[in-house]
Amino acid sequence: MVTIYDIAEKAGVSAMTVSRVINNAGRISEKTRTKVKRVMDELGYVPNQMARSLVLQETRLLFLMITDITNPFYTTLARGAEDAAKKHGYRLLFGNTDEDLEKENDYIDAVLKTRADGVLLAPAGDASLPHLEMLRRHRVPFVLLDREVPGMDSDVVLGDSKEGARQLVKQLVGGGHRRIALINGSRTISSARERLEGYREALKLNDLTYDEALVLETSFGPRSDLTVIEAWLDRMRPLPTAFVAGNNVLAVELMRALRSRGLRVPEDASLVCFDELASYAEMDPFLTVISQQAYQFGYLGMQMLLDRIQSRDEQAPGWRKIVLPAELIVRRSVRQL
Amino acid sequence: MVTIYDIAEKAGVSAMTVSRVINNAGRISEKTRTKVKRVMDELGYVPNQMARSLVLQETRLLFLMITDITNPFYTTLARGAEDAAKKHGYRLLFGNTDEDLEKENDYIDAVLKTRADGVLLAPAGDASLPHLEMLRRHRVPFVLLDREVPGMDSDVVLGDSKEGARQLVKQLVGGGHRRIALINGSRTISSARERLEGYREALKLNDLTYDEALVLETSFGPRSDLTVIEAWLDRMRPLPTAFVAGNNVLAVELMRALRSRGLRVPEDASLVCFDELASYAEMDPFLTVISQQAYQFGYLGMQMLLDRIQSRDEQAPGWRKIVLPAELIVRRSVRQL
DNA sequence: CTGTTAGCGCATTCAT
DNA sequence: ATGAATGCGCTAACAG
Repeated sequence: MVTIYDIAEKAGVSAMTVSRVINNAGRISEKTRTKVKRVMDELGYVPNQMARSLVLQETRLLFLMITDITNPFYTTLARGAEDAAKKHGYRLLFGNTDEDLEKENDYIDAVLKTRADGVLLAPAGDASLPHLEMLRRHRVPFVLLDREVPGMDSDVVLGDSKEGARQLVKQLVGGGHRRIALINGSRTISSARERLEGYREALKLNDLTYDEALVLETSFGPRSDLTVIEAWLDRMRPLPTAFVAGNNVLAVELMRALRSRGLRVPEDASLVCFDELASYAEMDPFLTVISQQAYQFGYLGMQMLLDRIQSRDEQAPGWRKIVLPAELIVRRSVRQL
Repeated sequence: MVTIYDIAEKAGVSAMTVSRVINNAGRISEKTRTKVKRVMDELGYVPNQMARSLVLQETRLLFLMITDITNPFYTTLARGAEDAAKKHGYRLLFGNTDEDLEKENDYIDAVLKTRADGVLLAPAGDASLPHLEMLRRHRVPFVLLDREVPGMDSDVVLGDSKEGARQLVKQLVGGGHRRIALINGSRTISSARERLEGYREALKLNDLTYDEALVLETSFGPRSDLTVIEAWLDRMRPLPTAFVAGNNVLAVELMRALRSRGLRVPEDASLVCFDELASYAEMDPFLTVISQQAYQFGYLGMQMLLDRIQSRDEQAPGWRKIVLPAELIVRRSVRQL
């Protein structure tokens, strides 16, 4: 491996001079600078980031943990985060937790060992608290995305889940629907709770009674069991005329289940949900959705994180909470009754 | 920051003993071992990976570069790679190049600086050659995925693109189609070339003449311009009865363009393509496709890479080339004429 | 079974 | 404008 000492020797200077050339630090004569640079090219020198990090006590490495790499909401978010990181000269390490606390734990461990400068994460759920405490304890700045964790104050970027749920229900009610079901993620996840809350509020606001039988709590992730949804459908008599899905994955799963029962959307049942589907499904977009600004989640979250990193030693400003507005996009998946 | 010296002092042993406990190396009395471990817990010690890597000359960090993070083919591939890496105790850094040589170059740079132990990459194109030479020069083992690069021998995992294209054309011909168009990625990408080749061969085999006007060369990426496709459609008179798309993104773009012209699939035009669409589009899968084993691309590629890393100093075995078979899945997007 | 010495590659003092 | 000494946190090699 080529080191600054190799360069130094061949260029007839000291290692320190080489280091200065690399970092554009201190005053160096133009002559030696060009000479050193030429030797670096000749030898194909690449600075050793580890050695550098070891002495500088910073890695310029950030970590992004998402809960489902196949969900376009999160990949779009990842793009935003990456763009913002790159703009500031940081690199980004991705991790996919699948909403699995053990996997999340592994990644937290990796973060600490790697001495990443900061972490951006969508926590698996409320039970992620010890992981966050771990980060806090080791003074690793982090920003939460999409989900809060009770008991832990921090910077966070959220969507307006409650308002989104209200709007979805309102849209359905506007279409004449009065029997409206909800399929949702686990209540151990703040966004799922908020969505349930918004759903209930909107029902009340429209003089509709909340019926537990019309609510299914399952998983936001791609592993949710189709038979569970089918059984739920079969339990409800009569079938609701409309459904709210807590996210895009659940919307798709529900459509599959409906199809397996010979039911079409929107002819036999109306459906609205949170988040856009994959762009590939958008050849002919027909689901009415609350569209969240996925890219902004990542971009703004990353900016907050970088702010936090750069002011690490200064007195910390208060925790910031960004709530991105919910935008309703009306398409064709709601039938007018 | 807590170091092994802090542990050592508090536990009344030497730093070396602490190191041994951490790595389960050498013989240590059970008494000191438990004592050291307790102190480590108390102080919340986490090993410094950088210091470790610096002396061990290995990072146990691998890098995966893909060309489109929003393409489910690549995210599925990424899952496979991640699973295989994790199984062997390696961590994986993702990079998204968008088929952009500059971005690819930045990532190559990052790989070298970080001293990643190895790289798995879908190259942006033939022009990625200098990047690969860079890796080779610095003895960073790498495995190519999905695409070869002329002039560079290496391990590689490919799909059988030529055979896939043949099968798609054959399927169309079997449906009575004789005027078959191809929309494809850039010819600077090996898989695009292979697909074009297979398309031409299949035409010849069926006594159909190759017509340049029926072939559009654009980009596999998400940035391809819709107007280019629309112009192409408008140029072709009469319109082909069937289309082959070089990948899933192009299939979607083409469908959009067809729709903008009031044309439906398969009623007005048949369409087949490489790669499945996003799972979310698969609620009602209707495209006839060559389904590639995306997960296997990543998993097998990673295994080859790890093999290569582990035998780095031994005499290198010859380069290995895995060609994954093309599987035709017939659905409803081809109309029988 | 445990400790000492040395060095991984680099940048921050302080000299000159 | 440049160089020498020192240490970041850790482990390999050797000594005991």
